[in-house]
Amino acid sequence: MPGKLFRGSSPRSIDPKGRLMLPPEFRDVLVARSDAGGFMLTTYDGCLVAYPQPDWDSFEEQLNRLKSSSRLVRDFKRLVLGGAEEHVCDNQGRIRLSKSHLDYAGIGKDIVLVGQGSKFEIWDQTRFSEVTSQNFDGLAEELSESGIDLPI
Amino acid sequence: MPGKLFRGSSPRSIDPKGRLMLPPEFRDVLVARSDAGGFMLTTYDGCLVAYPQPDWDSFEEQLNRLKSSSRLVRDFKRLVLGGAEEHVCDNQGRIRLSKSHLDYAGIGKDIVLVGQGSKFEIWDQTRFSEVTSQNFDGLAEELSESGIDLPI
DNA sequence: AATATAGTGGGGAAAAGTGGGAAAAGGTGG
DNA sequence: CCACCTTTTCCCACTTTTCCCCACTATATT
Repeated sequence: MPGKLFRGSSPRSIDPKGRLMLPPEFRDVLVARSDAGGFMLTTYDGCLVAYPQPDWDSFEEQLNRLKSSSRLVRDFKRLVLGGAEEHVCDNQGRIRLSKSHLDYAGIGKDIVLVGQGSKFEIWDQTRFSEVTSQNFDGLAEELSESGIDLPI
Repeated sequence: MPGKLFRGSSPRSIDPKGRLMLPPEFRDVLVARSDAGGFMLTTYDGCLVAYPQPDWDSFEEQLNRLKSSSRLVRDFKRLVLGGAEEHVCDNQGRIRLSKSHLDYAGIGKDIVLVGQGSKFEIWDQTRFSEVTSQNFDGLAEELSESGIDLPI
């Protein structure tokens, strides 16, 4: 599916008028994947997750196909669908995060944009460094028991 | 099925006269789905659930088709049918929640309106953050066992 | 040095949001 | 059954925020 992918992270900050500029690399990927360059931003794992429009559409369709008979599924949809907002950059490549997004992601002023292949994420800087400073030995071990040996 | 969907959440509050303003995006979806913009609001999962008139009508029809032979079905109808109230926004896009709705949803002053595709929900802020701060890893795993791999 | 691209700042129109006055409706007590 | 009081509704006017665009500075590239 994918040609261009979101990769790498860029530290950013929110300007006095509340605007956040996306790195040009990400903007390029966005226009490559959906020609208008629009994307959806939703909430998960304490950060904001951005999907180019076409990817979001199929994701949403999957969500709507899920049977809503269990409370857990309904709550999951509340988080993901309820967190979804459409975004388009202005002429300078900036967006404005909503109050509830800032809130959910605990975003103060310093931000990291993190490429994740077909999507990217927006993190509060402090939260992100907590995530990345974890010890992953447990996982590596678990994987190696399933015969997966990562070249780390 | 339809084009415009309810998405995203907006934090709101009830004004001194007891009025709650719907976000413009939601109002747009309402008029798109039912041209008068009227909707039904009922009670479930500890929140208020809003259905555009046409969606409600077919929902209600399904409910009425249910055999009322079990107590559980009757109680369910008591909750859902008994909790249903019709609403129309005023010129500024505001509605007034009834005492029993405020009560059922445990609504104090701070509220979140949550888009859920073809419907939206009204939550007390505190209750809603409990919902969204859950850990959904169990669900993700369960889904992936049924062959559904969400792009989260 | 010149040109293109990245990044910053801000003005101003339009939309969103707030508050309140006054009419209508509904409820209560005599 | 009527008069009075309270609550609700409807609409107008004001304030605040958001959005869209333009202009400027800085950085990089050839």
